[in-house]
Amino acid sequence: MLTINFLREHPAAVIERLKIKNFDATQIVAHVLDLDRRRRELQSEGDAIQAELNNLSREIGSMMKDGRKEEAEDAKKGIGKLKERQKQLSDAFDAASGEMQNEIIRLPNIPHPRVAPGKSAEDNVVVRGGGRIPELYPGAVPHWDLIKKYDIIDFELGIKITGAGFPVYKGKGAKLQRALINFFLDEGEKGGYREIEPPIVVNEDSGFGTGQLPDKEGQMYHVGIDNLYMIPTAEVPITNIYRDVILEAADLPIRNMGYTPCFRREAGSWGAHVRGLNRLHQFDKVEIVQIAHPERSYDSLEEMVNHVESLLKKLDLPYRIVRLCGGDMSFTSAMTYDFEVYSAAQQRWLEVSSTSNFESFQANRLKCRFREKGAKQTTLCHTLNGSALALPRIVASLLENNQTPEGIRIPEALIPYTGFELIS
RNA sequence: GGAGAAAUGGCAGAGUGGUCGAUUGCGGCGGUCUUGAAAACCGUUGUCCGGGCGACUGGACCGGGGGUUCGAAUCCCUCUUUCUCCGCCA
Repeated sequence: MLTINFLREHPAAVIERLKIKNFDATQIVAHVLDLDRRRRELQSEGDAIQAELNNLSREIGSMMKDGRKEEAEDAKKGIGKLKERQKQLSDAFDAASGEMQNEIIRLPNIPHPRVAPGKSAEDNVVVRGGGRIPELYPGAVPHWDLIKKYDIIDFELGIKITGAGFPVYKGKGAKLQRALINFFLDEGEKGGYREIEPPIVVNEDSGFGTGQLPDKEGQMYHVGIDNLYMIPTAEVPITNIYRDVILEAADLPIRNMGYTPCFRREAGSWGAHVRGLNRLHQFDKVEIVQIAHPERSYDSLEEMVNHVESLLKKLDLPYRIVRLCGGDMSFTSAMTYDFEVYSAAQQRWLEVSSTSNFESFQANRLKCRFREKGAKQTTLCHTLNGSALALPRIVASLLENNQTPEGIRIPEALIPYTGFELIS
């Protein structure tokens, strides 16, 4: 959520820069500024009346104390009218601020100046890449065949127990999950991240804080009886640790990470593209989150990008890093890098991480602020997060790229975690 | 799940209808003293929204929401959370 102060001070710039996201903000901004003006007028008038009422009450108080009963009764006479007017004003104020809030919430985050314009993924900028795309042997097959062949992931069983998109990992398949999770967490710890094990259902306030609510409730599983949401990513609970918190500048940046299962309804997105592990309702992910000083948040972003890249290097996967263009970026992001690994049998790039700087967009919803040492006023923090990493597509590409006639080779770095070198 | 008690500033903890944004202690910050530090003493110390170039100034906030009243931290309703006891239990 953009701050009203920023909108008030730079309306033209907001409109201009949101064009990069293909968003025409002209009407909303005009409407917001209008409501803001109205809201302030109403508040001034309402405050004046409240001040008058407060004074009257105080006077009546001292009259009663002195036993001047009649005088007090006299003073009460004008109050009804004032209160009536006050009620009108406060209703109008509530309406104006509520509407203003609803309008502001519709504005996406402003992209960083370095974000390229563009309509879709085609316009994303490949920043760099690494690894080697393997030559597969003639009998090579996609991962959905491999998992059956070696009986390591079972979709049918998942359908029986739960439904489509809830795979059951078995034997070495299950152990591979655990190995990857531990590997990612250990690497994160080396990178300075504190491990968090958060709840995997959250309340409405948390959903609002990170921007899932009110817009994207269709994406989340909702536990109706308790009004809780199953998290689509650990970003939600881990970032919400800092909701309504005022930090010291010296504490920044704060680095946290957590492994959680993630739940996504993915309504209406099933089809040929999303076969096998490419898209699931439940999957495992290690997420890294930073709370940063606004002047240094892009250093944090770079640090996070380098961290994610190091994971892909260690897993020996062919990857590329793309900076998303305006049209492909999420509503809440100011700058996003996607990481893709090449899945050799499917012959496509699969997104395995999205690492973003949200600047103050989430922090404003969260009311996550910091104070410079000795300063009186608070400033919004910047929040960032990134997958490090999401498992299913890593597994898909790992299985496909490393298949041999003898079985699937486990990357060197992972062997200490799996305890086996080959899935056969 | 049942019964009872409670929720106040960073923390502890007063305050049961009238000048209370709130006594006090601790902590924090600044100062005096000291070569320096500690102790002692003095001062200061919340968040948010308005108005003003500014000095400054109006308003809101005592778990959330609603109500009674000229006036609510204080009374009433409701929700949430915590604690104690009972029940159940990884």
